[in-house]
Parts: sequence; structure tokens; C-alpha cells
Amino acid sequence: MGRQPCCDKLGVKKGPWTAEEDQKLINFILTNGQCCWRALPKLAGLRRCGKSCRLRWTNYLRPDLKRGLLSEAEEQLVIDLHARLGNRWSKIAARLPGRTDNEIKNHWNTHIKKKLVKMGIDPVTHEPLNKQSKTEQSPSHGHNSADNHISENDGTAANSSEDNSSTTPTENCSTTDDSILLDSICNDESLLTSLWLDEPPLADDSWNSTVPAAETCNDQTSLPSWEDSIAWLLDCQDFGIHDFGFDCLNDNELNTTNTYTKQ
DNA sequence: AAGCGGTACAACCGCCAGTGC
DNA sequence: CGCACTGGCGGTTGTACCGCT
Repeated sequence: MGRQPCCDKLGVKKGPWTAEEDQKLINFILTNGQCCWRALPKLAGLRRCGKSCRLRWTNYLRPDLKRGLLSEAEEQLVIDLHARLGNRWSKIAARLPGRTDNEIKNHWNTHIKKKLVKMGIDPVTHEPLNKQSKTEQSPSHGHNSADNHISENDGTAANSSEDNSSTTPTENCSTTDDSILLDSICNDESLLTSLWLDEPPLADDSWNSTVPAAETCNDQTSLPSWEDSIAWLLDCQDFGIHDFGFDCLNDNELNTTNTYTKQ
């Protein structure tokens, strides 16, 4: 007997989401918050698998998401975190406010991987490709596995300096905010160690509730405001605000939104 | 202008861990 | 303790888009 499917496959729609489906999902979550994903499709009037709803929300509809290409600093941070954490995309994403694991994973596979190969760096081990062939002959250097990127002594990737030296100076230049973010995370070895030890992420908890806590969001210098995000949703999907159901926000939620944008 | 190949990214799938009963 | 259920994660696929010939 196989595993039970996550949802009743019969009558469940697949493929790209329509604007109407997005609207229903957003309406439901904004009014009810994120509850049981399995029950959500029925309650929201969607013919979708609960899993599909969750993915759609977390990867695309969440208003606190940043859109657009990763900045150089973000990219560098991803490379650095990947060197330490391997393919733990959710952990990497937790350190990049407004970015999703799926987005980072895609960006890694389409851009960064190729970039590293071009630079002569193995994207899996973060070792120089020519050096790689040497280390394969001497397996005592334990960096061949993606699960073993932290050196035993201090949690620092042994080759991080090589990574940095392999990048052009301009690749390390970026906006001030991004540089600060990068520096603070890359230099915080205790943070990285805690990530490695599966400590709970420090960011992105805001969407456990219907309306993000203002102070949580203000901590993230590069996080778009609630209103910006709504604006983005409107721009992107060509909806009117009423189509999105933001008129269903109660007074309290609207007040939160207003204070949030005033700060 | 049409065909083709490459690229980017949204979405799906299967597995696993956590939790409640 | 074992089972069932749920949410989350990472790998993979499908497809729309874009540039080149």
C-alpha cells in the first residue's frame, strides 16, 4: 500500500494559478490567517491541493516578498551560506529577508552555479576546480560533501577566503544596506553556527499571523513595507484593491497597516 | 517571419520530521 | 509505542519567454 496522497487528486486543479485563484487565496488568508492548509482549499473555494496553496502563498503571494533579481550582495551571501550550509535552501532563505527558498534555489541553479563554474569554483564543494582534482586524491580534506561545509575548529568555511579572492572586487560592491546585511551575517559566526545547529530562523516569522508585526518588519532594512507589497501585488497582477479583498481588513488591521507605513 | 535552442522560474512530487492521539 | 496526519524541504519538471540563426 502506498502513501496516502496529500489531497484528493480527483477534481484537484494543477498547473499555473489564475488571477482569480490568487485572489481567493489572498482573501482567505487575509481574513482568516494561515490555518490548516489541508482544509484551506475547501474553505477558500479553491479546487487546489492544500500543499499547492501553501507553496503559492509562501513563494509568490506573501506581501513581504522582495521581487526581482538578487543583488550582488545577496548573491554573494547565498554563495557564502551555501558554502557553510550546503543545499539547505530554507535556512539560506531565512537569512535573506523577503526571499524564498524556491527563489534562491532557482537562482542558484540558473545563475550562481554557472558563475562559479566560470570562475573555476566547484559549486558543490566551493573548492577551486583544479584543486578539487587534487583533493579527490587525498580524501582527508573533508569538503567533498555538501553536508560537510563547516570546518571543525570555528565553523568557518575553510575556503571562504578563496571564494572571496575569486570574485572580482566589483562583485563585492553593492548598495550600502545590502553590504551591511552581508557583512553582519557573514561575520557573525555564532549566527552561522546556530543556523547549522538548526536554531529557529531569526527572520520571516511575521507571516505566522494575518498582519505582520510592525517591529519585526522594521528590523529588516531591505524588507518592503506592507503597502509597497500591496502595491506590488496590484502592479503585478493588474488587480484593483477591492478585487484582492483588502477591503475585508478590519479596522484594527487597517490601523496596523497605516502605522506600519508611517514609520 | 519562422523555427530552434537555451534560459528562467513557477509549480509539482516524493520524502521526512514533528506532533497529536 | 505506534500510527496517522500535517507541514516543510529539496529535487525535478513543465512551460513561457527570449535571442539567435
